[in-house]
Amino acid sequence: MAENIVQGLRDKIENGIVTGLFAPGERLDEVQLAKRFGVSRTPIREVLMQLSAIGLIEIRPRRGAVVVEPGPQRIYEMFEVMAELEGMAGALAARRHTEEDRADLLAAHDKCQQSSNSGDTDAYYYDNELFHGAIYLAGHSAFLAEQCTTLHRRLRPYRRLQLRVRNRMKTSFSEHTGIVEAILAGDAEAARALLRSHIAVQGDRFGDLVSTLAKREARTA
Amino acid sequence: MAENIVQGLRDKIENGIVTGLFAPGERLDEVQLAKRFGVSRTPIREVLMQLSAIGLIEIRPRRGAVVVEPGPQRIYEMFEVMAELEGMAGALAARRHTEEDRADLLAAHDKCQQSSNSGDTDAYYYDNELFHGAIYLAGHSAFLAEQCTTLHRRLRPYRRLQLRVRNRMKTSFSEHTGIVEAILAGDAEAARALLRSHIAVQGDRFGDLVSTLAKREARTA
DNA sequence: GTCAAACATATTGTATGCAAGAACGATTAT
DNA sequence: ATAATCGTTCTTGCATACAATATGTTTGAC
Repeated sequence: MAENIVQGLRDKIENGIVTGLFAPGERLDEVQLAKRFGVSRTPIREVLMQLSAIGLIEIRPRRGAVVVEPGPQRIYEMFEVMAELEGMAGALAARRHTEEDRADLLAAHDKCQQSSNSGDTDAYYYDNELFHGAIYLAGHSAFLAEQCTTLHRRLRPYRRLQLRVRNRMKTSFSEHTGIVEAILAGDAEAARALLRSHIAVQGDRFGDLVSTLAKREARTA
Repeated sequence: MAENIVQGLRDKIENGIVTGLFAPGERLDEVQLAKRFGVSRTPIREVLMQLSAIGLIEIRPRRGAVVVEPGPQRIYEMFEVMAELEGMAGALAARRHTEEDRADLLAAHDKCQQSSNSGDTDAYYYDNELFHGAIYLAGHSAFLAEQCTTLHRRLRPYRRLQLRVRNRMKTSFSEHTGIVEAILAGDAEAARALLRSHIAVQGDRFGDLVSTLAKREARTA
């Protein structure tokens, strides 16, 4: 075999959960997954253990693994924490960014502008991830970057839904511009505040999120 | 068999790492651990996978698992993030605490006062954990509470070292008093700022931490 | 007719066995 | 004598087999 079956499986299953291939609430049968991926139950079990440790699935003793369905309350809380962490990354980036970081950040921002103009939400979603990644790097805190990336992954499906909301992509991009300015100007607190409100699910946006969730719920039911 | 060997093993090994029974850098041999705990390699492997997912150990393909040694840089970063999350919890607690939370927080604070006066750093460490736990609860964000608790656990050995520094326990307790006042007064930003500087490893304290780490390093070498 | 208990089946949890790769040592050649 | 290469051994990685429990169905009794 190659080298690390488990690593590959982990990414596949995790992506399957995050993209909705495995719906929330769905029971993950070990032998089914094993057959599906052409491996034995052992690596499957190890992957499930890892995902359980991250909190993506829940393993009830003797009763199997199910994809957790984070209710609106919990999703809101996750965005809340994410907003704070991103704000922190922005503040650090404003204080610590180097010339190289500056160039990378501007390049990522340019890419966002292009995909935003093209109207391709999927492309924008990808470039948006790169943009935020550039901010993490500019913050020069490897640990913070890891935490942010992990949370970003877990929130991926919901962030994707948000972009579909009317005009959200344009608004998002214009917010980016302010964030870049604050970071490059070295204004830590401005960068923090702007990133916080960029991420946070406030006011109307929470209603949008919940209703979109409800729709998706109805579709899978 | 009982019910969940893996859960028990996970706690034991995790605690072993956190308390230093398994030293950083040490190689964790599967068969040795299996013999030690009287089980087969399978549950041991699953535990190691979980710990690897949390980041407590590192599994290098075909080369076994080693306890990760987070360098001073990384430990500093972890405290930095922790400070921000705790600050956030404090701000939320200031805004959202109920009458019940108020009572719990004051009770936890009282216990800290007692153990602080007794001079027992271990007792204070425990009560301190309860105190911070009460703040998480008062913040009414289950997700944030989980994140904080996880980080708290990972930083446990270093926090313990800090308390041994001269007068740190008294200083810590007096800081608690200010935090409690800010939270109960509903002053979110004050609570945030106080908790941030309560946790953060700033100025002299970073030097203290590094030198204490170096000493421990020399002892295990 | 309905409810409860017992048995059967399916699925999880643990152990063991087999294969492949990495580390360490020995032997040989320069 | 030293270094390099080949081989052996130890350990990880995956698969399969066995044991234990939970769930569902069927049958019997009230």
